[in-house]
Amino acid sequence: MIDREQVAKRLKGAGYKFTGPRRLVIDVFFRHPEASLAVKDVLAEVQGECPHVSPDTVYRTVALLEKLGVVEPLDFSDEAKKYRLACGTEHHHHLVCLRCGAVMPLQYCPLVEVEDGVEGFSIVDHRFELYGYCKACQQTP
Amino acid sequence: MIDREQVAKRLKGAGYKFTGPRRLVIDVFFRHPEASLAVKDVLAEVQGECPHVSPDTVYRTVALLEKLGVVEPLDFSDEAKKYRLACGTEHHHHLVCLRCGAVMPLQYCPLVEVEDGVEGFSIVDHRFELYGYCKACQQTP
DNA sequence: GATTAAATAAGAATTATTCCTATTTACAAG
DNA sequence: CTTGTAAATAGGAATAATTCTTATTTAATC
Repeated sequence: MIDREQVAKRLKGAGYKFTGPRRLVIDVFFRHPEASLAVKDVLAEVQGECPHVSPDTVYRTVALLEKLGVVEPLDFSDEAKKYRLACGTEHHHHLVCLRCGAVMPLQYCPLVEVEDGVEGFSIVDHRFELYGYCKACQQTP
Repeated sequence: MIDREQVAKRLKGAGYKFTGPRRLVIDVFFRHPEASLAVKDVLAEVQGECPHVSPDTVYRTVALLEKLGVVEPLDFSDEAKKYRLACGTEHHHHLVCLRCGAVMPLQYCPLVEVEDGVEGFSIVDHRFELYGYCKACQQTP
């Protein structure tokens, strides 16, 4: 798992400043390393500590962190886009717990199974996500 | 492919009225049988014919059609939820053309590949979508 | 044709996100 | 350390999609 020092380095390495508001946003993700967070949730938590941080700043910062690969987007069927700390650098997919919201990486990718089977269609991207209940949530009533 | 008569029957069969506004919404989907449409697009087209139809009605109608399985939701990474006419009754996934928006059914489902591999996690739902360029769009510059 | 519950129109309200502009700040160079 | 500079931010307004509220209308049934 990536740590906060690395995130600061990655920002600076790409020519971005390491500012106070950006640190606040990054801290929110580290405080919830398994959760999936909508930007508005991140905003609320940031403003809980620092009420004068503007929405615009938080939205731009999350977009920047996504571009840098620090957080990754998760797509739920009936909700807004959510993010979590990036799991790692290799290609992977996710298991999402419908009860507690925990997100776990899944190394398997089904792309190899279809690459040859979709005649005439050239694949450039794909999505694969599994939803269900994690071990802990299955055991607690 | 489902036809309009069947949709009317399915509505009535489930105890819903077949009203004018609902017919307008259904017609939009039949007019674009391969397209993926955001609700706001459906709204715009409906209001093009009948300006006094309220947004609320269109949103509720699309939600109803989804519940009845007449349309199915498609999830694009960075856009709002979109819908298209349901492809059929059997379980399937989709190929989505990033240029023209055409959506084609894909019969393969990767679920069998992972069912046994995710220890402790009980899967109840999943998503699999492929994005790329359809034959026609590859050939036209 | 009359009855009734369901559906709708109209427009306001809500909420997430983006835009605008003056001000502030991180960082680097002297 | 001080200063210069572009980048980043705050604050608040604007936008746009979606939902809510309530009085009115309508499809289906009797």
